Amino acid sequence: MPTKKGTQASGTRRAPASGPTSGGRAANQRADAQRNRAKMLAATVTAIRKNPDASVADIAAEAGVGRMTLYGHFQNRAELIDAALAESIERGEEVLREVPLDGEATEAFRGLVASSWVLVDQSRALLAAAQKELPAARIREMHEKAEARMRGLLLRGQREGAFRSDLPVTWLLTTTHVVMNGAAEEVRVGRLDPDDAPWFIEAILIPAFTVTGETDPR
Amino acid sequence: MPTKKGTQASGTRRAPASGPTSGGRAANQRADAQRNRAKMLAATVTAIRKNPDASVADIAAEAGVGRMTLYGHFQNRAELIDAALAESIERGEEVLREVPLDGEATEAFRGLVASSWVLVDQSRALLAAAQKELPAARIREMHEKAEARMRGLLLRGQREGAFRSDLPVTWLLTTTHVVMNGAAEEVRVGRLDPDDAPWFIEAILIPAFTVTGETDPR
DNA sequence: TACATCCTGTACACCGATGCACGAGTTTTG
DNA sequence: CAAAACTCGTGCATCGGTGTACAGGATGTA
Repeated sequence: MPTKKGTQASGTRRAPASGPTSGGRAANQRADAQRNRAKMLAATVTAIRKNPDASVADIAAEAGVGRMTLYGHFQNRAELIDAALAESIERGEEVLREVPLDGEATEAFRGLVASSWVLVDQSRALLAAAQKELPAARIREMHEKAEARMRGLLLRGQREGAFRSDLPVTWLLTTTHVVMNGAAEEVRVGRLDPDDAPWFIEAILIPAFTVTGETDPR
Repeated sequence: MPTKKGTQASGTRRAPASGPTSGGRAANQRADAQRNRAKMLAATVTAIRKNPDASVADIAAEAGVGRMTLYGHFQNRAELIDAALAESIERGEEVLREVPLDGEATEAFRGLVASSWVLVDQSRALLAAAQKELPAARIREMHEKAEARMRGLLLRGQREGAFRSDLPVTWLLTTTHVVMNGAAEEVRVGRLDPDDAPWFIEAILIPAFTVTGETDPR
């Protein structure tokens, strides 16, 4: 007769973080379990950074943990990605929350971009992976807050005349995104120094968003 | 006794387009075979546009052709992608070649971007697929001409004072790329009208590349 | 017409990734 | 200390994609 049976069976459903969003913390969770969970989340980011389509095995290895241990915390690959991205974004929010948004719009924008770019650089690979694993809605949901903040700032800038109004905010927003991502990519391939990146980004965006002459309305 | 044997075996190495770049045209190639080859190449583009990681079976289906027929023309998935991308780029070159590059740099840039953007929009999905299937060197090789053209124009613009010189050409170049790609993506998700795209792109790039005041040299 | 060329499907071997089952060991926690 | 919680590995079933083998039917070309 086996000493214990189904330990894993019941344990598998550990981390009953019901909705994948926030954790409902399993009342009794051992300390090292939490550590491991954190390790895996971190490993997910770094592993995917190295290899955009890393397998679950790769990630587990990166975390220095057995593959099955990982499955003890997350039911499937998708749930793992989801959790990793959620945590990554949450961590980003903590930073972004501190950025002062009042005062001169251009200046605030500069600050927000500087802070955002680092975060983008860190988790853009993960984001890409998530896009082919999670429903688009879920991803948008997670970015909601960050996106709203940027959009709000852009909008205010337009109203105050700091930013041009002949283009929709949407376009300013995606432009900001793509330029930051482009910089991240350039850093990755070694064509750009990470420290210079924020400056390069501003050097493009500020002039682009700040009208001087009239811009040929077709 | 089989009537014919190894028909395919010898036929498999058909399309001996030695170097995958240009075709050395197998002396005797039946007309419908060429048509089919073209169909498959076209199907590769459209299939991958729909689903970034379409299988060989998917592509064959899209081309209205048996999977094995496809393997009769291309040994690997990689070779298929390579051929499709090469053809796509070659077709693009034919267009780009016609764009006048002399005269006012800003104006030439405007024209080049307008022509390029359409091409980017058409084959960016394929490009993405190629990036995880082909060696990076091969891809750069294929883009060589197009990239050189754009870089040359940018450089001339800088020398003539039309474009700002406080940023490396490299950065201007990647900025151009990412903004075009961003526009393509926006079109894809329906947030941007394809006809407006070129204008939106210029609206960002021209002011960004054309210095008016001094740009705070750090 | 006659033959080389091409298309077709089916069937199969192979590979890598996912996820489950089991049966231990090992560490925390009370 | 002892039970509960957790880790770990091996093995296995499954699935989807790739590429090969074979064998006959269809079609273009000379």
